[in-house]
Amino acid sequence: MPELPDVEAFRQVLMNCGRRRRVTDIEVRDAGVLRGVTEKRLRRELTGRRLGKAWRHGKWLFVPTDGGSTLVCHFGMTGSLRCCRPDEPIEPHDRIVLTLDEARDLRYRDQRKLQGVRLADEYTVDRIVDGLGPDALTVDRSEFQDLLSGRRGAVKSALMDQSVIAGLGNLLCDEILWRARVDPRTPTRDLDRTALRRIHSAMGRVLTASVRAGRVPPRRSWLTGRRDDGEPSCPRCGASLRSTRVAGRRTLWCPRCQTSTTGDR
DNA sequence: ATAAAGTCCTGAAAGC
DNA sequence: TGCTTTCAGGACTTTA
Repeated sequence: MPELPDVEAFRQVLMNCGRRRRVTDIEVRDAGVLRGVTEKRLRRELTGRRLGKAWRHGKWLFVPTDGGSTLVCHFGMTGSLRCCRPDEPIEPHDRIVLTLDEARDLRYRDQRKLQGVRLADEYTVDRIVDGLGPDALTVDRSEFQDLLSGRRGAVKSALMDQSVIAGLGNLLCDEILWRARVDPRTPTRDLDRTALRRIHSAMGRVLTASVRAGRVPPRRSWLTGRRDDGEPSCPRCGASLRSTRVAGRRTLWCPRCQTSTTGDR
């Protein structure tokens, strides 16, 4: 689930639920989601602290505390952040529960434990962000062209690469390339400026609508809305969609309308 | 049993 | 040739 729009939604959860609230207790229900931090240290450094303004870069969520360390969350493929009343039953995949004052708790829920939670000082936060490209929401057209220039692999691989642009995942990339009418396997270097401009523009539109929805919306008028169909067809032209593997991921695209590498149409 | 919306590591290819 | 960058594939993990 978690790509940029989902993580942005989790940030809102935090702002509504955790902002300025004090952590009164921490329960680590499955230490398998702790990354580079022990349960003991997590408890020691967070208990009694207030949560500051959460911020996001790409798919990473950073929650500063007034104790100096920052709680850093990554949600892998199945993670989420929930704001619950304490009487709501704990679910099997609630891996960490932060009890807050004022009768709220914050639950890091994750089925597969592909990523997790860490505790970082300023230096470590910088190191994480330094490894990422600019956040996809902030990339303007000329920066976008610069970031992609000279890449030799498939355009989808470049868009998926977090060190190039941070925040785009498998669904967003398929959606963006479909909207831009570009075959995901196209070598990036074969795209002319107009095609790149179209991809950038599609990225902006897809991101804006997705952030508003809190996820990549599975609307029938979007490619994403067809992913789970047995015989998916293109919402735009009706042709059968193709499903192959690009950059190691399932990739859905329309062989009829995703054909342009240049600025035609 | 296969595959899933993510990332890290490895070894290899491509580029200068 | 040699060094660096870029790329593809597998591992990690759990469940439908």
